Amino acid sequence: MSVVTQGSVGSTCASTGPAVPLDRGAAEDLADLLKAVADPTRLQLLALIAASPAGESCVCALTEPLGLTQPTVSHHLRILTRAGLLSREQRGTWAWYRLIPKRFAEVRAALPAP
Amino acid sequence: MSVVTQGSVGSTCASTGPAVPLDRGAAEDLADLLKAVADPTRLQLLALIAASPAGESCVCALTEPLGLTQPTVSHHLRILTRAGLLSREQRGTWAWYRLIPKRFAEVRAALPAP
DNA sequence: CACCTAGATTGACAGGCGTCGATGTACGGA
DNA sequence: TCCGTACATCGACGCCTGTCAATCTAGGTG
Repeated sequence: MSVVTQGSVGSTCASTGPAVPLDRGAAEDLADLLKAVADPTRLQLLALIAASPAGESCVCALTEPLGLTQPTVSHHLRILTRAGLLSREQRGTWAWYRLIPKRFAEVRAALPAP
Repeated sequence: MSVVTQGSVGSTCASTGPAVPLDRGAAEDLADLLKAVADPTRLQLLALIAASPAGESCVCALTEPLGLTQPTVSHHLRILTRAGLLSREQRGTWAWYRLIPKRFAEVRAALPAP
């Protein structure tokens, strides 16, 4: 833990030292969450679902507006669901997705706020 | 443009239609901004700078705590600066970086908020 | 039962991105 | 003026990811 490799030069620009306020694990977790949102297609998907009449949408309503194939849309929905941003409910043949507002609040809260 | 391949089944799950509330261009711009933050190393960099005594930090204070080479840190700082999240001021030999709070507020405001 | 449809899964491919070593540039001190 | 240092840039390599075509699974309907 002890860091001796600092030298003894007086003009080392007076830094803070190697205390990292955000450890690697937490940074990676937060980055994974942000990565889920940091994609144009997924942002459009979220906007589409959020703008749906009952706040929910099935996959068949999402493929056509984005001009993407169904597997691609399914792939993005899985990523968003895995990130805890979407909930999935199978109702009959269709799968209905809706946003999880609490999770988005977490994202906003996790960003650096000086 | 005319889509005939829909069949005439009455139970098409009653979708919203192809009106995309977030157009591709805006989605890509927002995604680029979020991508800049969606990286563990850059999150740690932001945390380090935010936690610095005067709210600013030079590069030499950032390479060692993260265990990365100087070119890599410089690369990440350039991405964050290009995204408008960091400001750069050359003071003598050293370059000082600091957060731009307004930009982070923009990020928070751009996220889906149901 | 057989068939159709909604959606998930798989495999493959191209492009983007994080990281490093090597080199370039500019500022300050002897 | 020459040298050392702080930082940026370049080129290369490996991994991750967005996309598609093809296939699989399961629920509804005749």
